[in-house]
Amino acid sequence: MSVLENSHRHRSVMLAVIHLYVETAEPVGSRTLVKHYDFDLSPATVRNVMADLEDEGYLIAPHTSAGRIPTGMAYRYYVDEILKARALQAEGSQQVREELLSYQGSVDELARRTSRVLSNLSSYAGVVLAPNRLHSTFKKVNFIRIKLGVVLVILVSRSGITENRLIKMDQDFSQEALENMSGYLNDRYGGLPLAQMRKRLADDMRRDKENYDLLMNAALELGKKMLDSESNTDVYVEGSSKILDFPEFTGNIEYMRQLFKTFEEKSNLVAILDETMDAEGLTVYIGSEVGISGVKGVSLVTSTYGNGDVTLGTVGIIGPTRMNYSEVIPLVRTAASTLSENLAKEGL
Amino acid sequence: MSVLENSHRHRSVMLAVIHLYVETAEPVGSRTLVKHYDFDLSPATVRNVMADLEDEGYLIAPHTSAGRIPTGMAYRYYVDEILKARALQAEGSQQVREELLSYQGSVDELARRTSRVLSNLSSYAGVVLAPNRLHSTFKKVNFIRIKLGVVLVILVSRSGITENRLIKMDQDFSQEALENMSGYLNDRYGGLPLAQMRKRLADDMRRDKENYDLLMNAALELGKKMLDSESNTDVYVEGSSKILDFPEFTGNIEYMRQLFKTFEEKSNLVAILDETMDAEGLTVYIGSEVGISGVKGVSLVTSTYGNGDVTLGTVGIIGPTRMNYSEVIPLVRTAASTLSENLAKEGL
DNA sequence: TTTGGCACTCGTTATGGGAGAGTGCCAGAG
DNA sequence: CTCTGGCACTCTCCCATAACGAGTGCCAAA
Repeated sequence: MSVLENSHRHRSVMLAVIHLYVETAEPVGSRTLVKHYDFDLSPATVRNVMADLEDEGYLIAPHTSAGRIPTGMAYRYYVDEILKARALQAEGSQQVREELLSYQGSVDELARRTSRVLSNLSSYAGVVLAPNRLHSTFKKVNFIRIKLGVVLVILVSRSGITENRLIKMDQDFSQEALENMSGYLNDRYGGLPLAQMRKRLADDMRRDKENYDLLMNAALELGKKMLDSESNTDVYVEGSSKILDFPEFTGNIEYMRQLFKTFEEKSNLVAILDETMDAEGLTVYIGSEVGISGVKGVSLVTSTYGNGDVTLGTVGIIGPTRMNYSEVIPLVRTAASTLSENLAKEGL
Repeated sequence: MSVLENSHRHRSVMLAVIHLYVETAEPVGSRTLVKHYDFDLSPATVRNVMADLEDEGYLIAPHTSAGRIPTGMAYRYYVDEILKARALQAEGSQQVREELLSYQGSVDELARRTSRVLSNLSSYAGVVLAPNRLHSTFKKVNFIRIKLGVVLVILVSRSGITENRLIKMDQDFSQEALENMSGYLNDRYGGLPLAQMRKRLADDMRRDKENYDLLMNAALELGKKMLDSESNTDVYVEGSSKILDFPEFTGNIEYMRQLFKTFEEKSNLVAILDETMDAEGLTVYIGSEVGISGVKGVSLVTSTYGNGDVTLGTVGIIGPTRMNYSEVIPLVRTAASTLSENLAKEGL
């Protein structure tokens, strides 16, 4: 059990260090601390307290004669406190709501916009994992013959999400035949969640293996191909260039490079955001807890959004470990709930 | 008229300086120059030559006792020479062809892929301005009723490019009515280039102003809305993080920031790429010729692609001014022609 | 238990030579 | 007239050294 449990003084000193360091990005010393916050204590006393905190692993001194900076442990404690309190309300929250509720349009544009709003209000990078289409409801499909053996598939979900793919077929079908096929699929599976549709479709194919009707068989085949396309989990990152503004990175080109590679590559990002999907609600990864190899010194605040029953995706903010959690957390929370609301309205 | 016209010696010294500087990114001195290239000249003579070149504005010395680096004028001369010669063939060209010809799929994915291939083979950033949809041929449109007063419009061109938009209408139409409307538009305008379709549509609306048929009027209205949507010129930038690898930027965080802001913002990028569309073929912007405010020290090599008659878009590479033009230029050229070829094959 | 004092540690900044690279110019050789 | 070797000069870069300042740890006194 840590000294923080018992000593109110230790606790408030540590919080003060965090505050100041978040503001200045520079190690804070005992003298500076008492100057900015009026503990009725002398620097010497504060020094002793800070030494205790260092012993327990909450603070660390870059070198003997510098001040101290918070460790991941300290941020973790701080964030957990915040989350317990739950009384946070950022000024930006109202803006988030307005921006996101007012928007009516395609889901991917909504995701991009959310990402941008989060970035602008936090001045960190905003990130959104778009709704997994497997949870959307199948409305209809259109097949359009492009040329010999190539069919354009347009998949429409109830909320107006669309997905287009060109699919090659061994056999060539006339546009008319294709329309029969799509009609068949629409009648048979309309209104089902895509995930369920996929399962049924597989069942039906097995059952009808030696089917009388060649055309319907092909329709099932085409439907399967359409649903088996790579899961298409899109990540939208906006405001990544804001990272360049933080002093902790200007000295560390290497960190910066790794970070930008990650933003560009996206597969790493998807991996970690997928992970957050399991933990419903708000998650905070601090420093090394963000498990992307090579990326250091950043934190990630995320929250899942969805329609109550299912988790559809994740919104979040990526910034330096020294980020303003008490502002960022409510922003992310508001974004997630507003997004859920907006999607619910659309009937997704 | 410059001294380069007359003196073969001046010319070859300058080219040598460019070569060496492109390799090393460090000012080139007279001694180093004779060591690497065997002119049968002493450093002293080379010094005189270099002094001449400096007088004429081709070289510049960062300070008295450093070597010299090429100016924009020098690169301009060099590039013009290359373009005149036309004998360039990069090793990467074959790879570009293979990568791009083998791909069959949606146009936006093709654009992204092209951008990535260019980036990987050049180790600079690749950029592609996707085909302007106004030049594609209208195949058909689908209207799908999403909810009260909201219609999903799916526009399909002959090559399988699709575009989706949610459009709000004052009036609510049944799915059946919408299908009539789309059938009407498909019959009437199918096979026209979008630009032409747009014009005709405007004409038809004027003529039929007080139309007998409410539904067809609404169809025209909807068609207009669909075509009037913002021109949707998409830019794909890949490999922007490679910029971080170049020494000339690591010292200049400010340049880097501006550059990344530009990559993120994209509107500036669209502006300059649009400009290149006017000049058919290959264009090279060197240093300050890239007219993006705040962005310095970079060059842009672009080429338009199209189907012979019309220019559809632009591909290019962005890198430091000190880029390897003799490799980059043929890469861009090959990418453009291969892209044209691929699109022609698709019948765009 | 708190506080003031003091010695000590270290990073940061200024100072001041070299060392090295490169230049410009001049006078002499070809 | 052109080229070249030589030489003085000018910078930047890189050390080492020293002074400074911020901050610490610890101790003894309040």
